[in-house]
Amino acid sequence: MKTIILCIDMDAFFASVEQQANPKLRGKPVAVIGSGGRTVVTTRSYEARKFGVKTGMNIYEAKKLCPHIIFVVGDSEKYTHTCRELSKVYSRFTPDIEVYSIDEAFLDVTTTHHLFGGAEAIGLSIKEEVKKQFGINCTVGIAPNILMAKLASDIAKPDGLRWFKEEDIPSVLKDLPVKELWGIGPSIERRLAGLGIKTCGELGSAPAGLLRNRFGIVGETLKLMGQGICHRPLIVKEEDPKSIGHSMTLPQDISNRKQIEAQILKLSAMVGRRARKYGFAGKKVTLTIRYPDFETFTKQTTLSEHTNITREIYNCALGILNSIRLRDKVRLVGVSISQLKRDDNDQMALFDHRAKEKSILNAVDSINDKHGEFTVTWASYLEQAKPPGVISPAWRPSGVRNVNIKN
DNA sequence: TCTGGGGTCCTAGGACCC
DNA sequence: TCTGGGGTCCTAGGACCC
Repeated sequence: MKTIILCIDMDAFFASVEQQANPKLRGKPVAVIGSGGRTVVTTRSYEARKFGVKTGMNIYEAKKLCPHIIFVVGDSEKYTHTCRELSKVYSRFTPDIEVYSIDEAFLDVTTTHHLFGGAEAIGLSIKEEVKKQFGINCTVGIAPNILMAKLASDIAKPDGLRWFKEEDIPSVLKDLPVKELWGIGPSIERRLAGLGIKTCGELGSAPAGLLRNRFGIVGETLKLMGQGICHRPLIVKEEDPKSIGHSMTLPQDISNRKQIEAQILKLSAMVGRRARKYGFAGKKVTLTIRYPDFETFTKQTTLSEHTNITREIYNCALGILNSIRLRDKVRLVGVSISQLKRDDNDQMALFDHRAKEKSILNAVDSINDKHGEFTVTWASYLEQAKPPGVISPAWRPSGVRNVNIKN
């Protein structure tokens, strides 16, 4: 049986949801941003794209390109809710669904498409239902594998549907720039160009030995990608995470040690809380520091035991901070845990509220011991510990990758 | 007025062991 | 007097994605 994969990709998802929720935004250039001062454009409406506004731009750049742009601070609740509802629509057509990100899903309809009049009919039904139920457009790509389904939806955007059948693929790829493929970014594009390879067609017919030589094991995958071949299966069941972390760009660059430590405590509390909530504990703690010039470094320490206790994460991260000499002010601080283990029996998951208070108190205690009176203000600082103001499209609607703690 | 935050995977190089 | 060699594990950084 020939595999048939659908890639369903929302068009300008966050911006579309906002335009739907607020009619005054419809037909206007809208950019969804985070709540902090140093935020960037997360998603922009198609009206804003016409002006060259791009994801990742800071608000001043965006404003310069499009003076009448409307900035909307993102609301993760809205998007995760819509995402969950979208999954319900998909599940009418197949049980084999990979929710790849908050605005994108893969559906394997190999064994079910005949029940609905074919894959294209499913795609059209989904588009119609999404429009009817949520008022937003999506694009559907259909192909024999995920790589090509994704490409089909990229090419058909916005509000499109495109089906690449097996026999169409060589002509689709022949003159397509390699960077259009999912997985080929600027660096690989540059290195391929150095070999005289610019199109997928050239990549697919490049000597295997050459690619293996330059890219190692990845070289073989690259060649297959150039031919439109992809063996990655759908990940239907959510897999356990490999790491849990938070980071934050500070409102201003700081050099004050106590302020840096306060940030580390706040982030440790958020990480510990999310780990406890979903029943994970980590053995490795990583501290990330970014300087104003954007140089970023990470340093990690392995603990003797797994933990999800705020105080232990904090102490470990602090130990790392104390082992380095900061050469400049600090722009961003990040804390994450990895080498995770399931911790299903962790009672703290059941008593998260108490555990949170306890761990915060413990952490505050340890700070108190160390630094004395300043810490009184830190407690209130922690009270407001909340998810970062920026909405990440990589969030998932449920499970540990839903960073929206209230859910 | 500069440049977010959540992840995963791969690799180079050093430590260590036999 | 002249630097074995293979394996594994760990760390830090980079590439890529949404």
